[in-house]
Amino acid sequence: MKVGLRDVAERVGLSKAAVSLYFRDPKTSRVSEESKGRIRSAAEDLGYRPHVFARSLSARKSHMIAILIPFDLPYFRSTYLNEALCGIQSVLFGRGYNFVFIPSQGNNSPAILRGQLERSRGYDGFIIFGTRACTMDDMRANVEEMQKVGVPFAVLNMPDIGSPGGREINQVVNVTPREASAIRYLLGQGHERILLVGGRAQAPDTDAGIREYSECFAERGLPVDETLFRNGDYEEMVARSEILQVIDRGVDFTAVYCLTDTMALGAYEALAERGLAIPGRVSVIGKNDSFFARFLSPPLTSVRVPMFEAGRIGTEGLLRSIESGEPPRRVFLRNELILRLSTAVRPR
Amino acid sequence: MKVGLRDVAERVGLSKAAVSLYFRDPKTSRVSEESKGRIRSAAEDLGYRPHVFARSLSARKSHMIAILIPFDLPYFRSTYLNEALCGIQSVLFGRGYNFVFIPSQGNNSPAILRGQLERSRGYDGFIIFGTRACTMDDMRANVEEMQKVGVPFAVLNMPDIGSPGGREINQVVNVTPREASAIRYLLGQGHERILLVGGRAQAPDTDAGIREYSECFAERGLPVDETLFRNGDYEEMVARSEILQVIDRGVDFTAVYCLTDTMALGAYEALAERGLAIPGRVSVIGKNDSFFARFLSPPLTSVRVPMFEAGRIGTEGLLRSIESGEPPRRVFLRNELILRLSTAVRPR
DNA sequence: CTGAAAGCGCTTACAG
DNA sequence: CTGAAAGCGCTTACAG
Repeated sequence: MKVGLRDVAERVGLSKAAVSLYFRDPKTSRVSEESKGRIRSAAEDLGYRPHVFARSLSARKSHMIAILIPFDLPYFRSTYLNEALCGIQSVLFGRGYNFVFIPSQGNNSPAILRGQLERSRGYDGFIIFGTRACTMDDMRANVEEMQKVGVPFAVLNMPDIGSPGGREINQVVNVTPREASAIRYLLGQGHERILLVGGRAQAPDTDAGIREYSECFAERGLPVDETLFRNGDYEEMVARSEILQVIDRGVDFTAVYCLTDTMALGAYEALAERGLAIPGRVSVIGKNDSFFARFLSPPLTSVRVPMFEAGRIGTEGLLRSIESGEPPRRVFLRNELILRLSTAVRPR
Repeated sequence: MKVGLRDVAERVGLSKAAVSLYFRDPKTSRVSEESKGRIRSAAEDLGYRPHVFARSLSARKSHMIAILIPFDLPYFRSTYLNEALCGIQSVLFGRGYNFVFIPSQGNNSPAILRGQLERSRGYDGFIIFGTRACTMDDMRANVEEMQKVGVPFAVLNMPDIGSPGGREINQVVNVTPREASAIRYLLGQGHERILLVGGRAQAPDTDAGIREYSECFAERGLPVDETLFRNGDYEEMVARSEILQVIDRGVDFTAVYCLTDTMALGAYEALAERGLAIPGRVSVIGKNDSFFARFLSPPLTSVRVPMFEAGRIGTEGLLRSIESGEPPRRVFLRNELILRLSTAVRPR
């Protein structure tokens, strides 16, 4: 039933080595053309399929990359991840690599990662993907764990983690240049009371949003009112109720910047429920430039984060480290502000 | 540098077998508690990580499921696939299985699948996912290929493929019951001129749409006007221009049923461009009940296809086949019509 | 251009 | 409760 290399070799009267050579590279010159033909048809007849793991084990090369997502939820709903995966897939498949997802169980990110790493010796490399459940400390711990194990890896969807222990890592960092800053844009439109809807307290993206906010306000010499910082837990419904609360308490604001488009959806709902027109009364900006942003009414202005490119570039760096042993490098990718109709100059 | 089972065994002065036993099941009673403690700390000290492929090879069990998508494009943009993956992930991770994606190259679906199968001996099972690029014949060929190789597999996102060669297969089929039929609903609202926007000619979902259409019309004794069948190639822009053409030729219709929500987006645009109000002048129904359906204006009525459940159930069937050798089975899952504001009774 | 042999790092009967 | 040995199905020097 199970047919192996040996069976093919016996059938054609050659050594296993010859048959192996042929399957590793059918164009090899180390096997005569005549033998090749006989191997081919014998393999066909017998229904021979090389065993992936046997090959990986003896070749010490698996052509498999493990994607590590230390997050215990259905993560294929994340548009960030899916775009990145498209980029990852495009380079991996083009170069004959598989990719695999390792179980993530529990709720402690570094612990999940450690579990994943323990069950993954043999993969050629790793891609770790930052998640909303990670604090900056978690992420740093995760990266240090990877360094300790000493496997090639690349880091996506995390804030700049620098070079822990003085060792550079393969990382793609998404940065917001001046001209892509939602806050700076809103200030330029005359808004000064801007509601910031972050994800989760301590989450790196939330912190980065607060930092951007504070810097832009400082530049203009404007004071920051921290009562305008709210967290929407990345959920439409949470963002909605937070914003409703702000409105109902009589807090004054003329613009909202939500750190995901999903939360911007919540803003649309809350504002509609209280009869506040977008952008007539309140301007709204989202982040991620999701597929649906342009179909909302009004179409949503959003900060585009190029995750496809991040996936592609991170994977290319990883393969370089694996195949040519090149040193890891950090790449910065610029976000972009996509202007649509949800923003206007501040109403007087 | 590379530390193996042997190193741990030597360090603690036990046999490899004892250490292996411990790692396979730390609760085993075949190793004394005292030995366990020493193994644990030696492994920790040495940084031992079991080798996945060595284990898989000798245990003849990999705990890996390969997802086969014979489609050569960035498929993580498909909401169908992503929902199914969430379902697949939920059961696989819960039971300690990894899942892996195999390169798909070329444009001929059965050929891609054959290539994927050739490079995948060793996986415990397979999930094949139907794609828009497959005709019904392709899909049947794919399934027969799987049967020929004789590996456990499950089929998702394909029309009912029956039991080829009289052998039942693990398949989850999404069916549209009477009460979920968009066409029947529109007829009930008085519409008789209904534009059907399919995906690609010959594609199974397009054929199924036409079949549903014809059956519903036949039931009412109404004639079918095939000039109302158009294909939008699953693309918003293609759907849009097809619908613009229909309008500009003066063809009369009061409703549109698009076989994906994305194409319904195109319908929204085309109708807006020609000043035809939804649903005042034309009713629109989409399919898939995508995330964004309820944020359109008007919110889109859509046929929900429960892909998460399909992924979950298909994977459970696959694991049953693998682990308890139970016979494959076909499961039917009912679509559901989610009514929103894009439909109304036919205008007079 | 080809073959015999060792080895990749584990697990699995089997014997004790 | 534990050990010695064979084997999973390949690849890789090495020798010819």
